[in-house]
Amino acid sequence: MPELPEVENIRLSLAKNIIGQEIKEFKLFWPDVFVNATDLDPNDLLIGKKVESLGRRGKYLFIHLAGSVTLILHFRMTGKLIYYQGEHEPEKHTHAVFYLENGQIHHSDMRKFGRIQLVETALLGKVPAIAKLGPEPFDERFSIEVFGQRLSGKKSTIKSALLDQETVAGIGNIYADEALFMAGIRPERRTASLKISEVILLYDAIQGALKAGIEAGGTSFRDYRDGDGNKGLFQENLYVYGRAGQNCKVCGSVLGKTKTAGRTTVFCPVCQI
DNA sequence: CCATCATCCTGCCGGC
DNA sequence: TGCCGGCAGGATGATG
Repeated sequence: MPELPEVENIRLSLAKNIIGQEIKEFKLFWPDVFVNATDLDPNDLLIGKKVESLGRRGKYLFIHLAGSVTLILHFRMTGKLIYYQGEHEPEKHTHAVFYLENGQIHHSDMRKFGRIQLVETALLGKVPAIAKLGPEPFDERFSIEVFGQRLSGKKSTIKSALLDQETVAGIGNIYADEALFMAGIRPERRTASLKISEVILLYDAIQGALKAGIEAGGTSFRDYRDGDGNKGLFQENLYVYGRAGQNCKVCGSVLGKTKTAGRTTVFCPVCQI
């Protein structure tokens, strides 16, 4: 499921192929995927527009078009956005295709949870889901102090706090479990119970896990592909996610599994306190 | 404020 | 072999 590292890899892999190209045609195969806030025909706003740049905020991908219009994409679980040089036939779960000068961008999503939205670029920050997002994990303004401040007063479990996009943007179930393992903290711990030393460990673990994920090309546990259709490699480096019942890579203990914050959660009963 | 649950959706897997 | 129930989960909104 695309979390920050995966969306960042989609952004980077697409950018090198589509920036500067003009949208010639747009086809929608499953209309529900498109959330049109303006009530205008997407075609009127997309055709003839050039791709200017690609951005990202948390797990949201932005495709900025000339003419001050931006496409917002969220991939949820199984969403994909792949660029094909030249022609490419739509596949079973292809919901939208952007036809460019030299190729096509195919949006597909087996589970149909992902959405595409079109907004005026100037209003991007006003979109509720975007406006609510917490700081970017690698923004210099996201300091250890800021992190501690955002955690303070929370009565939820620390896993729930990490999954909450208002705490920090971009963490999902995979990187939440990985960061908590790296920090040696049990997912079901109450946020308020964390010592300052643990908050610092967790801060470093969040950045460490996300950075490692980005550099490995993301986690292709099952469905994830980047904008070139390639898999990532981080699934080979996971400490806990998807490894319940297997041995901890650090201490050899059998990894435990719980349901925390409504999500499957894997942890090491020895390494995490 | 927080937790839990239903909703959306389809492929996969284990059990029988 | 084939059917079926359960599971996977990000964001949102309802409910307790």
